[in-house]
Amino acid sequence: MSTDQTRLAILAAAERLYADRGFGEVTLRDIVAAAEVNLAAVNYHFGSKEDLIAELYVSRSVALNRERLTELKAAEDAGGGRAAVEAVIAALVGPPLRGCLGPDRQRSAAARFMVRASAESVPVIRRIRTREIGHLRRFAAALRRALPGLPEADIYWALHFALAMTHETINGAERLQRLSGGACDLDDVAGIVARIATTVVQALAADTTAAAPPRRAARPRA
Amino acid sequence: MSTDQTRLAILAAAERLYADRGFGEVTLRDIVAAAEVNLAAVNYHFGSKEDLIAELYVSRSVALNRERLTELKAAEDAGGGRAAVEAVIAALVGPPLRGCLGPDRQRSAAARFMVRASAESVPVIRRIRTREIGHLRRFAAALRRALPGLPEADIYWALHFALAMTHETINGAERLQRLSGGACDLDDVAGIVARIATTVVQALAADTTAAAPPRRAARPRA
DNA sequence: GATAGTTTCATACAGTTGTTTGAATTGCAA
DNA sequence: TTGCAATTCAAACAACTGTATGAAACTATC
Repeated sequence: MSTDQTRLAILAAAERLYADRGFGEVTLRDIVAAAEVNLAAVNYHFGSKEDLIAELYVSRSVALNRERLTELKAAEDAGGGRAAVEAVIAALVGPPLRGCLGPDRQRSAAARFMVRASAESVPVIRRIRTREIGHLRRFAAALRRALPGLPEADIYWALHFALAMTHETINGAERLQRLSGGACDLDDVAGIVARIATTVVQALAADTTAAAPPRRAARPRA
Repeated sequence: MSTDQTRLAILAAAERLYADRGFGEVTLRDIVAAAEVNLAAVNYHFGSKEDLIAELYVSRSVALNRERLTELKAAEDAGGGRAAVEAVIAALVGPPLRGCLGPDRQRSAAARFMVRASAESVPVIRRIRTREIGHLRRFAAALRRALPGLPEADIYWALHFALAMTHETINGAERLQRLSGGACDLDDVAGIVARIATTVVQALAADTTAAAPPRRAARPRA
């Protein structure tokens, strides 16, 4: 078996297991069993368990950020360099939501892995996670262009809340479904993205109503 | 040392350590060291590590829910049996936020423990957590009274988002502070509660006004 | 102050964890 | 083929995990 095959098999198995069970409930032996490779392969190819997690997180983080920025760029280009607030938020929350939810159950392990990494406290990941800040500043700038004059704090609260709703929706999807007795449709991903975007827009609009009248956006519903 | 003293010392130490480091990074030996009791005391008094966590979670969960319901009841009584949406949300998110944030750094370990328990995937807690649903139904009913005619799904999405913003604000307080360069004041707890409540209210308001003109909001696509 | 019932303690236990080792196997260039 | 490096493998390693044991220390009752 070629080197890359083993490496990729380990990465894929680790990603899936961590996404499914969480970091605390997965051992190296679980991973190598799922990847069908020898136990020593992990240390041979990655050095240590921590290094494996780090490489996994970095690579998936890069991919997610690229996806988000591509969508943001498209929205800005379509709007002549300035994207609407809804579009900025949708670019931020769309990729993870589409990757984790949806009816076709083709839910990507990568997206679920990233959300787990956001929620659980793993020292290695916590150490790396600082980079995310730089990435979010790009979205802060987009919001600043969309709503000139908005206080800086409101911009960051908006991004923060958007991510909050996204993560909790993914992690707590089952609870929400049970709580609502099925009234909340977790398969309508586009609707969820729109709902989160609208919520953020409304909050920001309410903030600026000090001078201007509130603008109301319709929310698409099934 | 009396029995209760040892029990309470263990519970307090476990709560603080789990709140500080997360469930995956704390061993029984860490706990008994912090509590200054013998290793065997945990199994003697609680039966097992799982039982300790379960008892800890249940007791703190009961206390948190009581605090929330007291606040909700007070708001309903003040409003003649019907509380405003802001008050309902404030009763839901106020207790954990006040317990976890604030300038006096008198942040309670109990509140942080509960938020950790919400975020991380611990089998024991996951098993118990079903009760929370019954508790949330009480708040759903309060929202229903506050906004008659609101679709059921919207009620549950509102509660879900309120909890989402609360948890992420507590868990990601440090990141938000760094991201915003200090622009977001994490010490102004009352302001945060109000911000979350306002966000939910605005989102719900947008929903009812949009009921008349059913148009689709623009969804950004590449 | 002897007795019986709790509670503490040092210690050991069996199982699991991540990691290492050195020999076997493979892949590939000369 | 031969030779050599890269990779795989079974096995063992030390460290750590939660748990159990039995003797010691304590507490309260008679």
